Amino acid sequence: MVNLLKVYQKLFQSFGPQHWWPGDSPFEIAVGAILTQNTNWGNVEKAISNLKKQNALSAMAIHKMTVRELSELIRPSGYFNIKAKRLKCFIEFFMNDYRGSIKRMKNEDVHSLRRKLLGISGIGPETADSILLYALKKPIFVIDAYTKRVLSRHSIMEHDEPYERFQKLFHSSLKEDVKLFNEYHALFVRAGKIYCKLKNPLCEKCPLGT
DNA sequence: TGCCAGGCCGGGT
DNA sequence: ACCCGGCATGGC
Repeated sequence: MVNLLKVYQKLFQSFGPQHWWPGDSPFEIAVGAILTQNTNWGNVEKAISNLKKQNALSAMAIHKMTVRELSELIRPSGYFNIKAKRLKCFIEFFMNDYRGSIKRMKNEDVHSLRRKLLGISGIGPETADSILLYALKKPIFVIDAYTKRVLSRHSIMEHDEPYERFQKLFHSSLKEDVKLFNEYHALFVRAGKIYCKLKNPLCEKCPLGT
């Protein structure tokens, strides 16, 4: 059985702090979490920049926009039609249940909130957990394609195991720590990008070794 | 130039 | 409960 804390320490020694999530406010982070689904972050930045230019990076502004208007602004992020709908669904929930207040949403019980987020069309486990960890500072570990890639390449877990099993791996062996979960996931992304380029991670460039 | 990027939904088995 | 096609832009 691998020691996941030691894996973290190796990654941190190799790459240092990653300063995640790039975003100025909890609301911006939540929007970014939806826009970045299966999409390069650079494209998401262009979309967010468009929203800012139109002074539209707020729950109320997006609430008042039509799906068509919103989709044009977020076009660079790809899948813009479907993401516009997803964003509107999230905003509607955010307005209805918390009157557009991050503080009120943050005040809700974490697991109850997670279930509610998963009930929104367009928000799956990774997006929900990204919002909980990075926007709301809740100790929830985020699993993504990079995390699965790194762990499976090292035979720590099979790639096709379900999301919840990957997540449980971390929750059951690490102390619930927002800072740790934040940095750890960001480091997986950093490492995972290198693995992709190399195809074979089992070389001296891999911080985790063979 | 084709491949890939910080997923998720809905319909079909 | 799983499987799969669809969704789309921009960078290399």
